[in-house]
Amino acid sequence: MVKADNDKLAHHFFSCAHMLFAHVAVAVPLRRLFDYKIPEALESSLSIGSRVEVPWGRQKQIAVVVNISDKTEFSADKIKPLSRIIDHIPLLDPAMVALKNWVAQYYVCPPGEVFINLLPKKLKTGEIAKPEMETYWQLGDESAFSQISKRAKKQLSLIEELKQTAEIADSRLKQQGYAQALIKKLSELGAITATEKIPLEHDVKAPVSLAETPLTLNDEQVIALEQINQHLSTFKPILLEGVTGSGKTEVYLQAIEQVLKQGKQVLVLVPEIGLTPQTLGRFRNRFNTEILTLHSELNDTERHNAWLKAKLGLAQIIIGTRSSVLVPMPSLGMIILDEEHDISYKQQDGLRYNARDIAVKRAHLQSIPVILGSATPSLETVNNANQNRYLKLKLTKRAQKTAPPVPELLDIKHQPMQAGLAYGVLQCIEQHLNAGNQVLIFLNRRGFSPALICHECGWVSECQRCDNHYTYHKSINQLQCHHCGDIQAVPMQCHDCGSTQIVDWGVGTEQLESFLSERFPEANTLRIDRDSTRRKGELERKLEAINKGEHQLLIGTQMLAKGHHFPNLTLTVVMNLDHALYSADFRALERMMQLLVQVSGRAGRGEKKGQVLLQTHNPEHELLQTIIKKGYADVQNYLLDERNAMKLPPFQSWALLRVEALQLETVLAFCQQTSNTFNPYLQSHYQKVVAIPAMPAPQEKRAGRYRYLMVFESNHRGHLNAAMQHLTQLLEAQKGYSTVRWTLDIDPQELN
DNA sequence: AGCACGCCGACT
DNA sequence: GTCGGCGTGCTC
Repeated sequence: MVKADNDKLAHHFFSCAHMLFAHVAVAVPLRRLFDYKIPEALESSLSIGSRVEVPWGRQKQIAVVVNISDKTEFSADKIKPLSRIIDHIPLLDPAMVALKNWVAQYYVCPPGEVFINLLPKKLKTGEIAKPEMETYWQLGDESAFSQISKRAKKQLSLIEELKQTAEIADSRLKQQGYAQALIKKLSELGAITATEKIPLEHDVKAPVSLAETPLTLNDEQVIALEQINQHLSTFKPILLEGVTGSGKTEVYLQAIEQVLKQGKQVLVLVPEIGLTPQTLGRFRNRFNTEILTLHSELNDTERHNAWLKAKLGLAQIIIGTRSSVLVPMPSLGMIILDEEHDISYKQQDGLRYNARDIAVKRAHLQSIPVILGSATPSLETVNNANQNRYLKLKLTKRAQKTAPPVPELLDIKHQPMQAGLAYGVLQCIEQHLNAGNQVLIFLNRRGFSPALICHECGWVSECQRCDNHYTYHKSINQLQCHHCGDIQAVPMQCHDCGSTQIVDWGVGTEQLESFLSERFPEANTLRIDRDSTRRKGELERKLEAINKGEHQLLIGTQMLAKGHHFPNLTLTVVMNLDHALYSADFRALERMMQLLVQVSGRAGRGEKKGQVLLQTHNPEHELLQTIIKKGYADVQNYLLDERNAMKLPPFQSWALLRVEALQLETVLAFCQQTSNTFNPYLQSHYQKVVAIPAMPAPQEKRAGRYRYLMVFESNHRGHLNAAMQHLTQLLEAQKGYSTVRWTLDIDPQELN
């Protein structure tokens, strides 16, 4: 007993005068760092933020050094020396290490998840941190030119070209039709010589120059830009609330110009769908600078190169989606996050981070401004602005002369309906089409019909793994479960009574398309949803076809709501608005209102006046009345009051524990045991944190697994975080539940 | 996450 | 007898 105590004492705080330890993050799902001895010979060449290779059991792992100290709490006889240093120049600068540490802490996730798994694949596997080089050819020795035959026209023309432009990339020469053999020949003669360089479009050291004259700003834009310019070297989150067409992008561009003039970099974050060629074009047309894009369509090599160029400061502007918020940039001067309310900023699997919140933290750590732009800001951000944590700047004037249309509520109670559309709506569609305009119809249900039902007994075809209706897809003549993707043949007979009278129930986009193309054959109806627009680049092609006027009638899910500009569109119809009014998700109303504002912005952006029709059974609903009579600002206040009264986010912080297993009993037992041990702990340590009893997920059974939710809420972020740190420790130690999967979601966006 | 160890059922 | 199923434990 005495010996054990002595051992414990000796090991607990092991420290040695000339011994340094690296505290590293390893790509394993363990919520802690691992300590390694730094061999004395490597001490001087190891820095925080570098990758190292470490022994790991009987194998090796790539790790990132998060900290270096002369202390370790691990027992001296078990500690191993690290094998080798991979980066002699740190991969992550101190600001990035600090940010990633914060992310791991805030989201209560394993450090390896943030420090290793969020790196581009090639860096994860230990590849050297150097972007791909490209061969550039220059003129070589003049004396060699005479050796080129006068008849070798191709060779001579290459030499001529090089005399004009000094150097040309190897790939470009090949594009211009110069053969590999020809280049090799000239190189062997010494007439041309090669250098290896990182390919860049622009000279990154050159002072900023504009490729076009900035637009003239209106008075609101001038005020906004002045305000932004006043906060160029301090931490200041700025909410730029601008209606569609009010010129947010121009404000961004002129703010960016100021930052670039200081010799700093700018990070622009856009929603998943927002990185269109048009958006990119506005940036490229404005600045003669290196602009990098980072998005999901890049392959491993492209992402590796882009990440490293950003890290090396070889691009002044980085435009990217969610994951770009954790890309290192050595001289970051401003972050712009466009469409800040967009839910695609929240990662919905794995590490469930919110890029908007990380962006604000990053700006804080680096003392730079962050601009959150939106026509329909999230209630979280509006609340922050109301509390004066964020500076609010408003753009209310549209560049266009035409005012945005006021949505009209169309009461469909007792109305005759065809394919989910009221008679009056069909008439209206006809008028707009006859006038030569485009019409857009929103329906958030893909497939032909949401269910097949037995006309005799009411039996509905349900997915066994999800307890959910199959959606009928007529085009492929199959049933598909929209929760697990399972596909089934269409039943010939009712499962229960044997009747052959199986009919479809409800309307999906596919059915709507089939109905409308029959009803309006001239309109060349186009459907845009996940089924019709699967392949990459297909959405862009379709959007182009729409603007070329190839289609007059458009049917779309949410996919079509965002940021697209259709000058000829004059009528927008929203079909099943009522779903949001009865949704179990408290954010459904906020999202629907944001959709309505965006949709209204869609119609009539050209010269023509627009019209927006909302089909509803509840035209008297207070919120619907508010949005049409007063606008989004009043809706914000209405919703904020409601959230405050009901103690919901943003007035309470939430953490959501999702628990799932193949057996319902296992899930229930796990939740029960968690409450039994954790709730008393909350009682004694964190009374400000409230545990809501476990509840089944809205989709209780999904893909064969039973799912339960446990919500923890608090008006004190710090306490909630500390409690969740404890909860994960407790869950990791909870024995006997190897079949249970659990995930912790901080600030959940969806309760499912 | 991997990987090894270990303890039970059906096979050449 | 042993091949292999996956439950459990461990990684500085």
